[in-house]
Amino acid sequence: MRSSIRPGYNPLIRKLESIFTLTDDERQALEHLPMQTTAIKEGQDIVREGDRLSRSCLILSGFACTYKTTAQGKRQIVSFVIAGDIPDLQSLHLKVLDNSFSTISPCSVGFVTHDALRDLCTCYPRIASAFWRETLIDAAIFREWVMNVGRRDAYHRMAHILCELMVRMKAAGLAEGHVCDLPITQVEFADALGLTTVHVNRVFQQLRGDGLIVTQGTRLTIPDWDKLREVGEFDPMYLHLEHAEAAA
Amino acid sequence: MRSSIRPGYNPLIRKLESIFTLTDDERQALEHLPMQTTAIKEGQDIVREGDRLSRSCLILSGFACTYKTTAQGKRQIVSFVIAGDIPDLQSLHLKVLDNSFSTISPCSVGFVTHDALRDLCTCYPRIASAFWRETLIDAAIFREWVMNVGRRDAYHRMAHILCELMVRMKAAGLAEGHVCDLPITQVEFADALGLTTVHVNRVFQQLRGDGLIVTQGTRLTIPDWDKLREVGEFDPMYLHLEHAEAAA
DNA sequence: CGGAACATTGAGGATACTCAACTACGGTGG
DNA sequence: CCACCGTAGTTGAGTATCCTCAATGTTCCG
Repeated sequence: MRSSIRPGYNPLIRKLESIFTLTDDERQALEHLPMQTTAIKEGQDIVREGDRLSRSCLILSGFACTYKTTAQGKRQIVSFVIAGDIPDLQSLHLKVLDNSFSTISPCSVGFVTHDALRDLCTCYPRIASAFWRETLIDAAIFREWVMNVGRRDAYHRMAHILCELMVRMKAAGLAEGHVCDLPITQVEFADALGLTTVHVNRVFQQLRGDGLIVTQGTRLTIPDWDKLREVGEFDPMYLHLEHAEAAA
Repeated sequence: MRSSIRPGYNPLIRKLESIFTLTDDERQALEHLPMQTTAIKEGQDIVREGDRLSRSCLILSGFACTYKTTAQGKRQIVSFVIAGDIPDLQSLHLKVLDNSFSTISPCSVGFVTHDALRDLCTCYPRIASAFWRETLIDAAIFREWVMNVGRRDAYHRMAHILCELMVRMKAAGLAEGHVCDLPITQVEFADALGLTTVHVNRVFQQLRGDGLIVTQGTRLTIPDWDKLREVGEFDPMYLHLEHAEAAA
């Protein structure tokens, strides 16, 4: 909802605080984490498959995605990335990136060197654990996506992903009630769900017709959360959120 | 190939040694890691979605898989698990399991308490990093599976997964040349690829007809590796193996 | 020898794709 | 200010991949 960032506001700190209470030392360290902040416009690759990184990228605001490409040039989006996420945190331990990562909307991002992250991890074991945990949650989401793409038809698949996005947006403080601003095009949904744009369009119409979603531009409203959740067989457990504000 | 385990042989140590040279201390610690070893017959659940674990499970020998189930009871296998893998290592940082995990063939497994693992991680940071790294590689494999299921048709999808299995088996020392023993039924391939058994069967026949694979019982032979790799668009990069014995 | 699990086959059908056109909308430049 | 362009969304007709159902063959094991 808020498109401007309060100076000093850091969605990473917000996220970690939802997991455990930071000590003053830990908060200080996070607030003073050396970070090169940059604005990036939409549709820009930030890193590409095969890159070797010496820094990771924290999303401060905006919407992004990680994706892979088949030899035939088909794109598969493997995750949507929102404020507070560090989509290439893995590069701290894996030498070469196995996926690309680009913005969907204009983004504000902060680059943190691996050295700085490693220092943080050695000095503050709880933060190291939290980072590890974050990458484990990413993995849990990938697992869920495998199931979503492998075992649900287009209609249920779309319902599921919309539920996931709403819950994650809510957890990030980017949704009120069951309304949020989702700058994701039908092309991108298609690439995330393993469908064609044409089919995504038809599924959207069906969901709208069934009163499960309302769209006005990029604004998504879910009028009957329980019904959509049921259609999408959505159980937020796999997101491993501490506070079950999720299920709301 | 070897179905019996040398006393003291530990596939986890083997795996870690492929990443970096263990110090004597580290090897000692790993060899004396308290572990409850058990034999489990095929088709047994070891842990289930929703479980809260206080120990993790190291596969010493045999074949297993992790899977999830839709509300309608459809199963999606999200990964195949072989010797040296710790499929529920995530439970060290995530309270509740979001997937089940069962054997495919008879397995020998070792249960290690989270306390023991945590001790190991605090005393030996390089082992902690290696564990983190392992979970990151799992995540990379999930990403690849999302793409495989989302953006490749059944024929290429099957070729891809067979390549992945062969490379992983080889890295674990369980394949010679391009031959290995794969106790995976067509039902399980179907559940892993998001297909039906009937279709998997037809795809297998096509692959056999095209001379890409030869099967004799559970034994899989890949007569023309380069050709299968091309069909499956397989690039082992995402497996993040240290030694590119992979590409062979 | 009988049963169970796995593999195979055929016929018909549904979900999702391809191709191609057309509309709506926002931004840009003349 | 409007024409123009690019992107996103929508629609229709025909098609292909993959599914469902149901039966049959095969292998392994007690």
